[in-house]
Amino acid sequence: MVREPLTEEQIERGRALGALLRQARADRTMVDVARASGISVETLRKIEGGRIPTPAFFTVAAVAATLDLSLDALLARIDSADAPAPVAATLGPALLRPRGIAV
Amino acid sequence: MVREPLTEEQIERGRALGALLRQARADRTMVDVARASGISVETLRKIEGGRIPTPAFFTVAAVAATLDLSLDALLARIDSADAPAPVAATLGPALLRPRGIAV
DNA sequence: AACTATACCGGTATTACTATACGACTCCGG
DNA sequence: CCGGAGTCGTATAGTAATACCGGTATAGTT
Repeated sequence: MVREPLTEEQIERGRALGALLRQARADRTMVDVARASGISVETLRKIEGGRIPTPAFFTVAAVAATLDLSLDALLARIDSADAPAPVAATLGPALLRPRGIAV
Repeated sequence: MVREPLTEEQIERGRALGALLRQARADRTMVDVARASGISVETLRKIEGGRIPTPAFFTVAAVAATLDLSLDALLARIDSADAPAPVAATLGPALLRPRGIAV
């Protein structure tokens, strides 16, 4: 097999991501959010419904930006089970992960 | 056409993302980072080289976590061409807390 | 009631792309 | 010489993103 099918864990992770985006959309329409994010309504609907377990990075980023969400906060919520804070890196301070994560 | 080919902009965006990840890896080996991120070396190399313009969300997230990077900061740097960081955003929080634990 | 418009859901179909493995090649430090 | 790291090309199963069709439900209109 060249590429392994997604594990149940990854699928569940996708469902969690979709649920968070759905919740953040609140009472805005799918059409509105999809247009503002530059993606099709079909794609947004599939992501929210968890039918796309591992969407593209910039797709998620666009939706998150439209909904005013932090990607770091989204991730923290998704794997809130095990998320040990790693040691800081040696790059610029701007690229370091924020310590206090809040949505 | 069912799905439009990627635009030159999207490709350039992918190159920018890869360059940032490459820079953040510094002197760590690809093998090390790839293993720590749970992806193959081939994939990491392609992402760093910008040959995967729109990688999966969780793939980028895993690498960023390994390198101790903030996804929000990554995005901000990628779109820094036409979206410079707002003054208010960089001024307020920066005064309140040290951005990272510099090593 | 019947018609219209909007929004959400489900399935199907199709192209573009990701993630991976394999092999060969270069470079560099022991 | 040899082993590890990185590069490059080829190949392929699996997935993402999109469009289209129909169906349901709700709300406004005539």
